[in-house]
Amino acid sequence: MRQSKFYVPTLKENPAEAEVQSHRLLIRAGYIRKVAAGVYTFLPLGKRSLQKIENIVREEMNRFGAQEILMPALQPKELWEKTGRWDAYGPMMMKLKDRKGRDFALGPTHEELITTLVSLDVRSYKELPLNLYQIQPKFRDEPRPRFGLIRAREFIMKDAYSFDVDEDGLKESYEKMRKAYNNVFRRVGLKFIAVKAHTGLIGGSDSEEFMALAEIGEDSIFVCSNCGYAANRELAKSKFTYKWPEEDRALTKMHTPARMSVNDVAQFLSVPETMLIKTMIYRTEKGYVAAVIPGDREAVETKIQTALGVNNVELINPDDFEKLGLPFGYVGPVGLKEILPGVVIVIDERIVDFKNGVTGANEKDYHLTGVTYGRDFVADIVADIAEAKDEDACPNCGEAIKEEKAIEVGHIFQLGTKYSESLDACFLNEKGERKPFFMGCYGIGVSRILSAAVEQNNDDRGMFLPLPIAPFELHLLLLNPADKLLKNTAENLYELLSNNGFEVLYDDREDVTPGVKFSDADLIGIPLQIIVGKKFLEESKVEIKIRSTGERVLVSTENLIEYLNDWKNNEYSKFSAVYEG
RNA sequence: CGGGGCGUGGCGCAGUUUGGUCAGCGCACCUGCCUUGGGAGCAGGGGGUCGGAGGUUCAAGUCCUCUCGCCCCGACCA
Repeated sequence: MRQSKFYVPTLKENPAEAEVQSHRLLIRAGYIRKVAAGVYTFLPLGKRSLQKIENIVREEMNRFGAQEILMPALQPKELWEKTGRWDAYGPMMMKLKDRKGRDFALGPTHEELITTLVSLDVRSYKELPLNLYQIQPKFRDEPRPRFGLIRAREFIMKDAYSFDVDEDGLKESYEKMRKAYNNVFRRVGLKFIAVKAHTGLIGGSDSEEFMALAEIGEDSIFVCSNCGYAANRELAKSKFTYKWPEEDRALTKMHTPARMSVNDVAQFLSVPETMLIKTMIYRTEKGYVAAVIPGDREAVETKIQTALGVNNVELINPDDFEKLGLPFGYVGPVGLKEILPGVVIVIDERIVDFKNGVTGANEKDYHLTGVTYGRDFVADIVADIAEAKDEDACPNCGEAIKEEKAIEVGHIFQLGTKYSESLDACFLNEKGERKPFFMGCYGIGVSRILSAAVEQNNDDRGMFLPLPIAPFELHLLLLNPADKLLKNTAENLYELLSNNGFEVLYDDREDVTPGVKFSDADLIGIPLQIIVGKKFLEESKVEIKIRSTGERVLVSTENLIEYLNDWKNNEYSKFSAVYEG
């Protein structure tokens, strides 16, 4: 492709609207343009990268037996009402009406559609297992679109759905997708890690997320480098122990005026924060919950959801405290049920041995000391509800776990019969009995991969995508088109490289200085630059610059193709699949 | 949805506090000359009515009201 005719509007300055590197660079380098918050156009460079990512995804899905289809973005309300998700998804769905006033949504996901589809066409166990996927835009009216492509309201997603006769079949399908996903993320060149995950709105039992490591990641994951344990903060288990005073102390009410925070109380009473027990009050669809956790840790709402089997968990606000007759900042589990009848008390499993702790006294300006679990109060539920922290002990092997920030680029779920039952999607088994499909669903944020890759591969001059997803393989720079020899050389090289199967962007622009070409090239970040300029005149060799490392070598034109083939093979071998289909 | 910030040529910004030659700067763009290994130089030129609506005033980019959009921090997710 001749750059003089190629639409690559690069920007010299950072766009004011973009804060994170990947967002800035994708705009500056002419990969994307914003249309509205969380809505983007892909320019030729961006589209080419996207296409490469899609093809890798496609190849791996096909390799593991999935078949590509295409479903509409536009979906009628009725389907969503059957599963109850028209309301559950709520404002996250982009809703609209047709001219007759019929309600539609732009699909945020496709479980309803695919399940209905398959239930109509698949009648027998003989046709199972089946795995169907598509690559297509999804619409989610995110409360807060962010970071360009990373949290967009319209984005490209690969979603796959598997249908099996039973649990074992589902596990097998799931396992295949796990392999496919590992291949995909290796092949697109991301530094990633697979973690245990919370299922959220999609539902189902088991799920794993594929996380691209990045500072700006919105997720926290905990990873054990010793045994390989890895989990999202939303459900990461960890071991930690706090020391409690041995002797039996009496429950004592202490005057702690205007000391509401853990920190204040600990200082005031001259005890470590770990002696304090926090009580957080949440509202759920089944009533109030008091989460009793260590003073120096946060409660994790998704863990509370799991422990109680509820969907909504919301911290109550200070106004609510007053209405409920609770003293804000002084709530504790002892005697709580008398003030708030019906409250479910949940205690974190790692502190059930606590003795002589400090809690709120449920009275303004007072705390209790000497609080001992089992003696002074008992919880209704003992569960893992407190957050894990960096350097906690691994739940499996006991080594220290590390916290990492990451971007979720893929998520696989074992749904079971959640959707097939609510949509009455059944098949006949060998005995002629009607059975609901066992389903799995599997998502990849295709456009998000692009952002994540840029986030992992950039410097102060621009980005450098891994070869498998870079828009071109080579960037041929003709520095001085006015020089006949140089121009001829570059033109010939362009033809030679193209004829040898390389994807080349050829900067043949005549009205642009070398400095601009260098800057644009580094910004756009095509993996390898071939520079035809002064050095060629001096040494009769072209200069090759590896964008990511800045490394430069001189290669004669005769040896160029061989050199490039070696480089290319070597580069691709770094990003090869690990699982066979 | 709560908190904070911002909307002025294509992009990045100044001007708003203290209404009145304030519509300006840099980049980009167009023409010409010149230059060609790290976003060149000189000369000339085109382009905005200040997010939108309403109001106050002799006078509004500047003050008031409403409204729309965008970004950042928190609760949600590929």
